[in-house]
Amino acid sequence: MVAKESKQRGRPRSFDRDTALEKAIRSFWEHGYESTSISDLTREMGISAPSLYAAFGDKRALFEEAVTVYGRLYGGFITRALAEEPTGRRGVERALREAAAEYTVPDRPRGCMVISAALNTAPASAEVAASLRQKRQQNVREIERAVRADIAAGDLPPGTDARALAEYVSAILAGMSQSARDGTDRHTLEAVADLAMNAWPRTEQPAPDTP
Amino acid sequence: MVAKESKQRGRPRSFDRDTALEKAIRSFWEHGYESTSISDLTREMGISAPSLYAAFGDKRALFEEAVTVYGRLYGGFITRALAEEPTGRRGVERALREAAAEYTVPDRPRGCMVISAALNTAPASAEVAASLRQKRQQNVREIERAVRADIAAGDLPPGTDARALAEYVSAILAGMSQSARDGTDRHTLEAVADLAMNAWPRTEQPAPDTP
DNA sequence: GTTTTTGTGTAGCGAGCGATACAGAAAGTT
DNA sequence: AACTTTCTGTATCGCTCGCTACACAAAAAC
Repeated sequence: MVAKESKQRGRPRSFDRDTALEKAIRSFWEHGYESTSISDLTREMGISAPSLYAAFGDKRALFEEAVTVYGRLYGGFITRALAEEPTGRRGVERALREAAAEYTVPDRPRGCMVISAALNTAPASAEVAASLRQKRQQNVREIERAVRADIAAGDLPPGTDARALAEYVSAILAGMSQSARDGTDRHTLEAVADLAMNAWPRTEQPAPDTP
Repeated sequence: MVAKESKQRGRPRSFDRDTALEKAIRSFWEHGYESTSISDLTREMGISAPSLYAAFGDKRALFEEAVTVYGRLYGGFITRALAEEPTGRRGVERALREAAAEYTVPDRPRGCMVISAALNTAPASAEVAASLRQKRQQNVREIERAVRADIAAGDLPPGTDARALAEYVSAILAGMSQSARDGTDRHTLEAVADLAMNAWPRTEQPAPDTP
C-alpha cells in the first residue's frame, strides 16, 4: 500500500496526500460531516475539486478515510489505556484523564470527532450517522469487556452490572466531549473525570489477605 | 399576547399555529437546525412556505421560538427538580432519573434538543450554536447554585468543588442524551444515572445529632 | 521527439437551499 | 353590495451544494 512498486507514469501529484488528508480531518472534526462543504475542503486542503475527487473518491470516501486516520492518530487513547493498564479501573481512570487532555489540546478541534461529527442526522447522510453510531457502540462493548474482566478478577463486586457501568463511562466521555466543545477548560474536565470515578463500585472487603 | 383583542379583519389562518409549531419542534429536535430544511418543515407542518414565513418570520425565528417552547414543554424538568426537592442531591438525583425517562419517551425525538440540535457548527449558523451553548452554560450555573446551597447547608463537605461537580452533572446529562440518541434504552440509562450518583461526595460524619 | 498516462484549472452541470413576488381567495367593515 | 385586510398557492428568485466534462500541463515510455 505504502511502498510504490515503480515510477508513476503520468504527471505527478502536486500536493502531499497525507497533509491534505490531515487538513480534511481537521475540517470534519471542527464542523462535522454535513457542515463541511467541498469548497470548504478544497480551500483548507489547498487543492481544486477535481484533484480532491481524483485522490480521495467522493466526499463520503474522504470522510471515511478521515475517520479511520483520526482513530489512529487521535482517538486511540481509550483503547490504549484499557489495553495497557493492569485493571479496568486503572484503564478507565487513565482513559478519562487522557480524554480531559486530548479533548482540549490547543490549536486542535475540541472534543471527539466520532462523537460530534455527525449528530445532525439528515436523511441524506443517515448512513454516515449509522456508521459513527456503530463505532461508538463498539467502544462501549470494549469498555464492557474490561469491566467483566475486573469482575472475574475480583476487583469489582460479582453483582456489578457490566453493561450499565460501560454505558456510564461512555456517557461521561460523551458528556466531557460536549463540555469541551462548549469551552470547559482542561482543569475543570479533569476534576469532572475524578468525580466520575467516585461512582466506580467498591468491593465489600478491601482485601482478604490482611487478617 | 394570547388573548385576541378583537375580531381579526382579513382572511383567517387556515391552520393551528401551536400545532404547526409543535411539528416544527419535533423536526428541529429530530434532525437539528441546519439539517431541517424549509421544505422539511412545510411538509411536516402541513403548510406552504409563504404561510410559514407569514406566521413565524424566517427559519431562524421559527427555531428560536421552537427552542423556547421546547424548554417550557419538555426541557423544564431539570429546573423543576432542582427547585422542588429539598436538597441539591435529591434534586440532581431526580433530574438524572427524569432525564432517563424524558430522553426516551416513545414516539418523540430522543435526547435533549438543546444539546443536540446544533452541534454541527457551520459558519453560517454560528450564532445559533452560540445561543444554544449559552443556554447550556446557564444550566450549569443553575446546578452550581444548587450545589453551593448544599455546601452551605452542610449536606456536602465544605471543600467540595461546586463548579466541577456542576460540570460533572452537566456532562453526564449530555452523555446520557448522546447515549439515548444512539439507542440505549431507558432501563440502562436509569442504571447509568444511579451509577453517576455514586460519585456524589459523602460527608465525613453522616449526622451529628445521633450520639 | 513523439506517444502515453495522469494531474490540474476552468467552467458549469442538475438539484436543493432559504426566501419571496404575485395573483387570487376568504374573511371583516361599511 | 363594494371595499379593505389578511392569508394561501404557484412559481419562481439567486445561491450554494456535490460533482464532473473538457482542455491543457507535466511527467514517464518509446
